Amino acid sequence: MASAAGREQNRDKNIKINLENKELWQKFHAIGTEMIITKSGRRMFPTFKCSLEGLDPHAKYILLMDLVPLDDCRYKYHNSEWVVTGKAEPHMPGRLYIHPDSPASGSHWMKQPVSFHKLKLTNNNLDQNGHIILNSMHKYQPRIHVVQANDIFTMRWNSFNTYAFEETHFIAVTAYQNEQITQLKIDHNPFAKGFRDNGMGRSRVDVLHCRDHRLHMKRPSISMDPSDKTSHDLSGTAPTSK
Amino acid sequence: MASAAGREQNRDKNIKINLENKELWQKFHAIGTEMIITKSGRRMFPTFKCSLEGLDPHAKYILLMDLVPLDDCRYKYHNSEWVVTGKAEPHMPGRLYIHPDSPASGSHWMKQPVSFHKLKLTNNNLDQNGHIILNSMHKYQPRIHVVQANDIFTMRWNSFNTYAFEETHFIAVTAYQNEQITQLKIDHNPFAKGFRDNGMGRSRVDVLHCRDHRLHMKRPSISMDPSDKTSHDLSGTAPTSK
DNA sequence: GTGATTGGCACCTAGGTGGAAACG
DNA sequence: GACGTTTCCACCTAGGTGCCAATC
Repeated sequence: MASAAGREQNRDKNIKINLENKELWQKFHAIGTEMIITKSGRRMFPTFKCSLEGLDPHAKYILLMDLVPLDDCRYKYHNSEWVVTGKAEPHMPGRLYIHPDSPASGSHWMKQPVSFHKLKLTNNNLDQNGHIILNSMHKYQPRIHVVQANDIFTMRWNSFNTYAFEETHFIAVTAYQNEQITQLKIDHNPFAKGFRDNGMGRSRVDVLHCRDHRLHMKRPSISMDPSDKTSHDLSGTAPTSK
Repeated sequence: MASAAGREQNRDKNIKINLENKELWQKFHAIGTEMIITKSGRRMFPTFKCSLEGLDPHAKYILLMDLVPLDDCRYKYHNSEWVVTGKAEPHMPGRLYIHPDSPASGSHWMKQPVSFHKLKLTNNNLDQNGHIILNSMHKYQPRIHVVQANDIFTMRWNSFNTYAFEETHFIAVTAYQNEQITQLKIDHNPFAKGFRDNGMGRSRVDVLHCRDHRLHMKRPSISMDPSDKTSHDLSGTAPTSK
């Protein structure tokens, strides 16, 4: 059941919302979730996924997500711990991410879990791509809004049904601070598979140790050209580690 | 302007439609366009792209595409020519491909060309993926429908505005018959770049001539294992062509 | 035997990862 | 200096190509 933040008044008492990948979120939450933000925009991991019940199957709904500051502090990772370093930077006007299926019928939203994997976070205050703008080293709480409306223009603010799951809050960073968070991301995000230690000692780190620092490993093309130096580059000795 | 098929009565005389990539379509049309159909579904190339004018910017429209049999014949490619071999197979009930932006406002559809690149063709009569089912070796004419409606359920058949561009018709095939069509696809479809002759004599065909027929060219991984046989496989002599 | 179809594959496009070094 | 940010890159996922051999 939804561990929804209590301060939101839910207009439609019939709607039930459930965080799908709660276990994964809780693994991160127990350590202190961090989300990378970049100029060009970065996805969240874990992805926010939820299932819905109690919508009117024939009515139309728009689903949105936003990120609200969790407190008024700026943080810093010091001695393996997050500590407050001062007052928060001014929060940019909070953008709304509209789920791309919107608008859709209640039956559409209920027939399978809804994923917000395409949502992207940025630290670029001038972003033109519609990504959600955050301040680095600040805490944020994701919220989902379920709004019965035929289109964006007829949405009424007083018809928002807003939910938040406490275990999804995070600190925005430009580089991971806590190594345990990095490792959880590598272990569970399929796009980071290249950084997994595969157990046979052939980890990416081993490869990097064998690289000259200026060696650019292009995929070797099939070459009959004797001047092709691809294989020579691979035989280089390991550089002295700095 | 639209060389629309004459037999469709257009309810809304204000709507103007233009085939965007007409030159490319005409290159194929001059030779005899073929489209591959597969069990899992294959995209069309060229992609059907059009620009629209004369819609009500504030009204909602649904855009659809379907493929209708061009005649009642089954064809065969014989002596570098398409010839009729008999009567057509029964046509499956024609599925409609709904453009994924639907429903959207007139201004949305008009602000940039509309692409149907995600439409897929299949020869699987039992297809469950919503792809358009065609018979191989039959001729088809793509048609686009512009329908003012708020959603799929309130669409009225008498409000369809249907257009067809003669140069987009094609023969469905399971393997290309005309070599010139294959070459045009390779030259213009970015996903087929691997088959282009890059001008330096290093074409994919050269590589294939150097392959033993059972050689599976994995991307060489960085291997310190002396038993790795990747490079040996490449030194095989050219097989006698069958 | 002939002709059409299928499945596997190398080779692409397109784009999401964290690492490392450079930058501020 | 210390620390936060940026950029580039190898390495992935995901999936669209025509070719080829096998199959029907």
